[in-house]
Amino acid sequence: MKRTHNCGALGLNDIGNTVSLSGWVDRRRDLGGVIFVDLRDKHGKTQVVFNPEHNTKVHQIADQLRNEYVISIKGVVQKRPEGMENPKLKTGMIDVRVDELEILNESENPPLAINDPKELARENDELRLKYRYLDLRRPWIQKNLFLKSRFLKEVHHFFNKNEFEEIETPVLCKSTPEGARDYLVPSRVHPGKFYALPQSPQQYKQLLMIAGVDRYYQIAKCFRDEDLRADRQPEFTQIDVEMSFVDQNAVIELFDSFVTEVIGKVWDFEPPTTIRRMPYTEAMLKYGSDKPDLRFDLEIKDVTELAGHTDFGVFNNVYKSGGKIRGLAAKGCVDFTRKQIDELTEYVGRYGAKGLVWMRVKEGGEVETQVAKFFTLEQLHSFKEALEAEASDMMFFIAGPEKIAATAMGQLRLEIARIKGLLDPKKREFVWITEFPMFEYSESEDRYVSMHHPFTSPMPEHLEAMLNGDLKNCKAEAYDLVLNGVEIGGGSIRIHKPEIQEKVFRLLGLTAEQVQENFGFFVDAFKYGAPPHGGLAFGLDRIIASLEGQESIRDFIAFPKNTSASSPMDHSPSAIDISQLQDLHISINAPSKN
RNA sequence: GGGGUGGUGGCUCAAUUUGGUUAGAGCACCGGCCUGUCACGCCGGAGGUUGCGAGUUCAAGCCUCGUCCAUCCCGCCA
Repeated sequence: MKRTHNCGALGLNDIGNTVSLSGWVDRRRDLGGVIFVDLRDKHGKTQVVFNPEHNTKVHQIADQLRNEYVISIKGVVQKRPEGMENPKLKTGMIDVRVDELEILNESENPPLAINDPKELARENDELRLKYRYLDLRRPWIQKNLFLKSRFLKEVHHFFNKNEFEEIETPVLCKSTPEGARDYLVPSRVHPGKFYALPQSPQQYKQLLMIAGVDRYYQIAKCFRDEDLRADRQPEFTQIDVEMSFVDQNAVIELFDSFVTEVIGKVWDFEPPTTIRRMPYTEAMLKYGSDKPDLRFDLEIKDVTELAGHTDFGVFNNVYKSGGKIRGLAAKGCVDFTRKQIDELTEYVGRYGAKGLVWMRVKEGGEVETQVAKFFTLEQLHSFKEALEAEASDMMFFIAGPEKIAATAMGQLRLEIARIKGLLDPKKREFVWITEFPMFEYSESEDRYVSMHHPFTSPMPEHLEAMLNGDLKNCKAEAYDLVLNGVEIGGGSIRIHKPEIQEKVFRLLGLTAEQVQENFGFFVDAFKYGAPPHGGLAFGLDRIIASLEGQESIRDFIAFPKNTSASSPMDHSPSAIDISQLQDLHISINAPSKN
């Protein structure tokens, strides 16, 4: 029985036609006589009808049908009787009176309720991942995967149009010490040696620029062996891009048009033709984050000078030790209960804040706070002015080292927005964050490390200072694209002068020998005429999840791993045969469990 | 590595302030009835080592300790 239509296709125009459909039994409704079956495939559902008066034999076979049986039917499209239409179904004006039925395959009672009528029905993640092939039958999750497919088609179209070449880079690479932990692949041919899976194709794409490719892109799988989150998988996909003879402005402008032409098209909305840009310092000050959510205001203010010169010990101690005091006026939050404030205090504590100072702005404008005795009326009033707080607002303050004061306040800002329902899922606020610090100090390694990566170019105006060893204030020509508080992409202009690259390695504490050993081929390549170049990479899964208003990227990946980087379905990773290990010259020295 | 939450029939959950008969419900499943339903309806049935292991107690799904797993977060993720 060859199918003539899919399960989402039939309508009033097909009435009277003989058709053949194939699909899964979504649900069977047996009324004793007539049996209705909702037949489901990728495209939708169609109701098919088995009437004993019309065809006794077929009706008897239909009696055996159960959820998730795979069947083919042949029958005649008929208009549903008056009042029996189902407006919830695209095909709800018609149904198919079945003349022939073939059961292609039976199904055991499925462990997941694939036909659960609740939108976005989901069991716990472990079960869903174990039976992922069933989970993926659900229309809502198929929608996610097909959306990604459609998006990628537009992505390819965009890069083709703009004269980019799609070039593959190796998955078996050289391990390098900078950055995330590598996934390693042992070499059979070279005992004791390992490949690394790429954290990104960074060095290869730069080498392609040196090779004269001019414009490169790739839908690239990347691997990082770090602890996972809802928005982090051990393997993930980047839209990886690199361009020659460009400056930062050229890259950003091209990807402004990428947002307009590709993202705006697939998601059917009109992004601004020019996406706003915000320096890193401003983002950290006003929003306490390098990926600010700009769907709402709640701007953070610096009150270090004001608060530092009060008699309040918490404030002036922080002030004396060089910390910062940041404040925020939570609009309309004057009625937060003590319990809510305690919860918020605990919440900011996760981000290192030692405490949370609050002040209520009452109806008449007077300020009410538990710590009133430490301040003069004038000081309380000036806090109100500084935060632009009005009656019915709650003022919050966090004091501490700059990074903690900023990020804890940034998180508080987000949490208040969640409580007040300010995170409009329909809004899409893009922003480029620019002028990132070139270096940041790593406590664990007791040295400066690259904030982006070691190939990032300093801003031209900071080059001189950097060469003189001023790492703290050196800014990089790096940029991140942020959407609704999610970093969806990032990149930089790269260093193309070998002597500057050498110097950066040196500033990062790498010796000439270490550079030679780890990056020798890369550094060498720059000696033979490297063009100025730069690029960026988008996190494919994050873009889509974010545009769909989801925080977890798992529902956008066909076969994701769980939080311990394993797959309940195929049980990877798994132990392997001893002979395989012997081939690889590896012996296991694992800590014993249980 | 650390913290929060959770683990009870196939699934989603409940189990009385503070431990007390035979651990319940909905969905799914099986049987019966039902000829226009669409989350069909009605009647009946089966299905449980309450993650695992100790402990406290006359008595533990509930309290304590340990452990495993899941999930969210911090660290980490150039």
